[in-house]
Amino acid sequence: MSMDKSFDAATAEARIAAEWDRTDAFKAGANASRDETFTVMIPPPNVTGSLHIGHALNNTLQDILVRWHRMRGFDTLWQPGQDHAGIATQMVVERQMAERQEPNRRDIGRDAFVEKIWAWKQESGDTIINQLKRLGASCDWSRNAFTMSGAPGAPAGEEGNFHDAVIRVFVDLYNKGIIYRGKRLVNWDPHFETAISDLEVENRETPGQMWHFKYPLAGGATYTYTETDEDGTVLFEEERDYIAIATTRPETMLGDGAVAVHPSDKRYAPIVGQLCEIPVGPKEHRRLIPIITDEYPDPDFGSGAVKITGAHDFNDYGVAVRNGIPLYALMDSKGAMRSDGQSYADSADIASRAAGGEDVGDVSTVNLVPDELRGLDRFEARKRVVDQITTDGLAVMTQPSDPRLGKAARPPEPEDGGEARMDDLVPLVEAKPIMQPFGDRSGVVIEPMLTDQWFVDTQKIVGPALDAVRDGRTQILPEQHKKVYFNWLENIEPWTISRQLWWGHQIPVWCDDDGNQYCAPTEAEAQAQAPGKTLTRDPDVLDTWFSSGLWPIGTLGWPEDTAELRKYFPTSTLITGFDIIFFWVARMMMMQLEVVGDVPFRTVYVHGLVRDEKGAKMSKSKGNVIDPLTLIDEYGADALRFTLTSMAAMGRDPKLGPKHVEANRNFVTKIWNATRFAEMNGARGGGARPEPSHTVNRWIIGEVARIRMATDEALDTYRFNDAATGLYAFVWGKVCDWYVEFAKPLFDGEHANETRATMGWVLDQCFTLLHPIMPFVTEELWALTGERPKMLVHGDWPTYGENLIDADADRQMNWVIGLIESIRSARAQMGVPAGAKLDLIVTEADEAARAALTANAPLVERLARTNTPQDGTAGRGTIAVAAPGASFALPIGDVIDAGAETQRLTKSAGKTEKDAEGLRKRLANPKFAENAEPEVIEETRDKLAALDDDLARIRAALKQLETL
RNA sequence: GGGCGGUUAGCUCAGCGGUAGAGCACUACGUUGACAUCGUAGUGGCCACUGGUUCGAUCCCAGUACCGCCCA
Repeated sequence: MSMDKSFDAATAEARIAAEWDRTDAFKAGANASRDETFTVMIPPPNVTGSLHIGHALNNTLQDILVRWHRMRGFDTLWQPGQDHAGIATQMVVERQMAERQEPNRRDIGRDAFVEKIWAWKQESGDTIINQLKRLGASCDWSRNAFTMSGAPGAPAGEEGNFHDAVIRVFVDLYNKGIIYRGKRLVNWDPHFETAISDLEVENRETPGQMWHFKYPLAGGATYTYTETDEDGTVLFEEERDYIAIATTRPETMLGDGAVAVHPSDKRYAPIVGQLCEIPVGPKEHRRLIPIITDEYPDPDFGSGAVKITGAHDFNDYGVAVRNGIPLYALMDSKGAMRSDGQSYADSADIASRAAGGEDVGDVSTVNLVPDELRGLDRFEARKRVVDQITTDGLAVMTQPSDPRLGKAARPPEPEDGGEARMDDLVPLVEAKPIMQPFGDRSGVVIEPMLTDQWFVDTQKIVGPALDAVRDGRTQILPEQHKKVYFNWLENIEPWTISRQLWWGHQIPVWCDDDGNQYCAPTEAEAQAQAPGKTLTRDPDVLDTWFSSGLWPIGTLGWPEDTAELRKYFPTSTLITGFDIIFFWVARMMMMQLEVVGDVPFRTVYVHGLVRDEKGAKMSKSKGNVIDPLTLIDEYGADALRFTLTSMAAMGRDPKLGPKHVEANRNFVTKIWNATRFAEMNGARGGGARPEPSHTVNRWIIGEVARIRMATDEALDTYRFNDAATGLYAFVWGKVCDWYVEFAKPLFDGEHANETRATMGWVLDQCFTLLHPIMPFVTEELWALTGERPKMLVHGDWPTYGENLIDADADRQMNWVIGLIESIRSARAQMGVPAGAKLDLIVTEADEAARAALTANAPLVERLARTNTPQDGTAGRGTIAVAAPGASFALPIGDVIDAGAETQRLTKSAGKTEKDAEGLRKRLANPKFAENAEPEVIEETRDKLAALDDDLARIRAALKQLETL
């Protein structure tokens, strides 16, 4: 049988994947030969998702651990599944409906819309699953889970009980008082018209503007505004009838409830407690608000005075709550200025009474948006407000050349007289970068909004999650991420879990007409709590992360007491990216500990973020996204997997370019061809480990043992890159570069049979050890090279070790390799034609050297291109080569350039001498002898002796050269 | 502002107490029983800077500079 010249990944991968599937190779417990379990929960990708490079890394690492354990006989489960991704999925389906010009979701109603989403899921929801299969992910696909399975309206095939788990936990936490409903300021997405959690907000710096406005003091009052330096020296002083405010959001001025200054700020001390006027709105109803003190304002920022709009800013909200300032809502769910509620006149009246200290109660119907602004978009309202204030002359003015104005600022033109006059002043609108919150899904500016939402009181359940990591019940790797975890959990905020969406687990709470809440798993049970009352269910759904927070137990069948739950929980290792430590890992810790009282996983391994070659984050807008499927098409899944693995150094972000993948595709080709060579020489796999007599064969078996130990050690400690690079160096650098070359002459002699057996066995070991990282090509080679009782996916992972290392063989082969390298180097440097065969004269050799040479002469002859070694002396026209315990001379003909040889040897001597000198100095230092470990001293002495020996040989050769 | 990283060959990265490694790129040679998706031999590094600990520091500690990321 003859093999193709290279591995055809495209056709083989599909065939092999189908075979794994057909034989149920990935089923939970497949190939188990011991009791220990190994469980991995996949971080569920969004049902709308498609495979990106981050998934490729994440799932490759999981697959490596899973395949490794499965081959070692653990009872292994890799649990796959998907997340229902509330906003994302609703968005996809709504967009599709719009494209098809179908009625929108409000037209068709909630039930019909949810039905449509299910239909979409049935049709398109398994995209990423199929892509993961192409990567080679060995999940138990028969168990594929979904965070919405079993929800009302779920079609056939979706009848899992994840929904039961979610509802059960909600009811339980509600009854314990951990879940509550409340009016609070939340992040509101005006595009999707829903609350989102703070983690779903992306704060980005964007070019912005900061306006400076004057809030006139009530009744025309004035004060002396004084700025002083640290010593109290007056720098600036003027009479003012206003207080200056800086804001990036002028439209929210309409809802101001106060102006705040820092208690230590002397500039404004004279007017604290007075009222000032909001410089916008109908003149006949200008509102007055109090000037208060609070720790929040930063005296060094802007004017030091801050307007307080409690219903539209998180910081202001805090100030307002502390100081009893009313929270006036200005916008509707779409981010437009409100047009509901009371008239402006009535509203302004109520607000004025509140400013005067009167308790006005609930202000939710108070609408302080003037008539002409009602219904306008918030950004349009901003323009109008700015125009109005500027027209009224209440903007702070400045010179046109003021650098704070940014690029637009121009110095006065020469024709204007070179000097700005008072009437040339322009409004002070600072051009500056500001941090703005954007919805991570919608991309629109998030609006803080005062709404009724459901919250998890995370303070109440965070303790055990902190303890579990502190006492090591769950280990987080690399360690630095522990700090991130602690930092977040120690400062945890209530978690907003309600979403104003239709796709998701609807909140199991019903209200009667009086507003009493009834929480129960079903409507019937709620009704039983409220006999005779008419109940209405809360329309909101739960945050998707609330359900994915139950992933470990939910996928195993909880709340039922299933066999899987008992066997596979707590899970072994979670592999995930640092970007979801908060979203997911911390919440799973809290929820599992609260619900079932145990940690969800023993170890969390956090990998980096795959970046492009230059280290930049991949993003669509930058156009530097690398599609893993394209790489798989071009180079094969194994090459991609191997590349990602070799770059997965703990705590570092892999930087990936196609060049790297190409290099590892070449590695696939390399091992393919080494196998092809073995095949051509009748070296087949499938046999027992041979016990050969030849040094070469004994040596390579020892090297196999070393790499097996190193690979296990690396995987045990999650050093994936060490496992990959170690195997690469072994397979390419030891097996292909040396062992295969050594074997060539052996195939002609008395050791041919044992060499065939050894080579077959060595390659089997390579396939086995590489299989977790490169499953496809190894499975293919496994099938091609022997009669196998099982596929390699169920192959037995080896356990041999030190006992296979033959120290003598090791020493001899290292000596031979060194000699060959020295000869090759000398030849190349002296310009000997590569094809020329030289005589090899042994001028000196001790016993060990002679033994090594005698046993391996054919190898040296072949690889160094020499004739059989002969004893003799170095004559004219030879180059000298030194090896430990031996000296050689190679005649290269009459044309030898003595000068060149002298130069070569002198250079070599110089380098050796320099190295030796360093070691000698170290050994001569009495403190070294006193303090260094004995082994280190011994090692240093040996090294020095070897160098001195080399040096002596090189010098002897130089001397010889002179005398000739 | 708070926290966490990084700075090693031209490029991308390993190493992390005994004077440096890989892949890619580059130079020269080469179709020698599998592999040109290859082989052989080379070139290339004051391991950011300044102090300290140590017999010994790229590695540990402190500070400086620059570059990232996360959270306000």
